[in-house]
Amino acid sequence: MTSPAAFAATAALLAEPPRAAMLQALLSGEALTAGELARVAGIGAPAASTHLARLVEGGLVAVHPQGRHRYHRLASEEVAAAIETLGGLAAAVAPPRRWPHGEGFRAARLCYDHLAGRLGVALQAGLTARGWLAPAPGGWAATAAGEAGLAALGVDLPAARTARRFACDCMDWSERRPHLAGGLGRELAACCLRRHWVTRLPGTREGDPLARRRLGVTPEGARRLHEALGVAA
Amino acid sequence: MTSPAAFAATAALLAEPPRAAMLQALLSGEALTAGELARVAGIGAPAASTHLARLVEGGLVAVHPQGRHRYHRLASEEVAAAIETLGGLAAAVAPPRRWPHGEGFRAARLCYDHLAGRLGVALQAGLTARGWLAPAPGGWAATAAGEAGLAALGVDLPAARTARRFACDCMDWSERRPHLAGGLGRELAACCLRRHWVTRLPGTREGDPLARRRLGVTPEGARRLHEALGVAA
DNA sequence: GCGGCGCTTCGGGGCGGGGCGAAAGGACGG
DNA sequence: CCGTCCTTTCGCCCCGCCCCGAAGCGCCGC
Repeated sequence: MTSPAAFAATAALLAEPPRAAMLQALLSGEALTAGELARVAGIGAPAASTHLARLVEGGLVAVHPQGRHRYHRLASEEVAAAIETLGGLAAAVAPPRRWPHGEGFRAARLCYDHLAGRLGVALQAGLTARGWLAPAPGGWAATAAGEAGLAALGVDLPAARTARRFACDCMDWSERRPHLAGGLGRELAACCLRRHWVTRLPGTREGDPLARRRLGVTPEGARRLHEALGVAA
Repeated sequence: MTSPAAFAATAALLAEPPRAAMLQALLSGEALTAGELARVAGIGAPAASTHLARLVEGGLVAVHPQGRHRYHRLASEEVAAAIETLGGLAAAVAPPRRWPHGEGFRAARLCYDHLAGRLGVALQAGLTARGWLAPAPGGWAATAAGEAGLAALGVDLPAARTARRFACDCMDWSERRPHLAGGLGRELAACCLRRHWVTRLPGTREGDPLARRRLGVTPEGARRLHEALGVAA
């Protein structure tokens, strides 16, 4: 926790509709250009540039220049967790008539770079129930059985270890239970996408910053995840 | 998750230093009067009144008039969770030189109405490791062993059941692991305070909104919690 | 019932910040 | 090497809101 001034400064970065729209769009884990984010936010390019500069300055967004494009990503999973939690609070305070994109948004979605929704919570529960993860300072460590099992699934464990945190919890606002984040969360999601166990669902509207996050579980994925981790459909 | 406009409106309520100071003070779980909150925020009574009206209007704070005083509390544990998470992000983005109030703040503190810090995380881990809690939709349920064990500790289970959620996780930003919230979290904290297993530590400065949240574990408390739940000192 | 206290409402000043249009960097492609 | 495209910087206007001082309202205690 920090001083009220630092707290308020960080909150202020989230407190403008255009910035909120940009951050919600970046919660899909994709790296988007300034122009795409301007369209998502519904503002002109100059205003978007100013907002993005502020988000980068504040440490919420990282930028990767590539040619004449500048790709923007969320700076860390802490940022994603804060956006998710605050989104849950906003939904509790001012409930939308229907969940955006229907029930699917709660079933399976991306939270920055890892899996969330009922799928993400079930994965986390399955991993711990099978004894593949053990509590460790600052998060979770993989047991011997976990290393073997995850490798058999096709998860890139060396890549997962390169992350700042190997595995930690991230609160799922729709399920109110933790799901798995950290390097292992990222590689697990990458593995599921690579093997087409889960797929990105097409966005409905261009202007909707949440559209890019929806996921669907394929029949193959449902079967494999049930076999390996007891994840129910 | 909600529209960017609703998200930003909620974030804006947190985005002013006076309101942030008030909310951080209310995170102690105490109900404070408008005048006390004005002093905490370092502003005059008129400005404080305006801010509080806005927080109440936004659903973040609840007010209980009593005579000529108006006591304010956080409206729900969702609000507390969002403030905690956002505080963790602010700390990650702009790290304070030292943790406020030293190491004690991470060891044990109140998060609205339940226990947080290493103590809170250890309690949650102990409860699940002993099989006293089982996953349930929207949080946790108590097993038969859990009901017996908690009652033996002196936890008021009927009171815990009156809450909207019996037991659910709340992310601990300093430990990056979940601790127990919901009605059971509240009654567990109340039990520990009532039996003097943990005590409120005196605040250092009047103006510091975080001072009221620090807790200390008594020798008696350390012994009982270690016996019952394996909580290490 | 009357003064005192806590809190809120009202009016006015000031500042920060968002938005756009126009113009200026860079980078790619022909 | 020059047009085109993406992005940023600059200048300007304006809206919103934060703050304080003064005044109004309600509750308590004498």
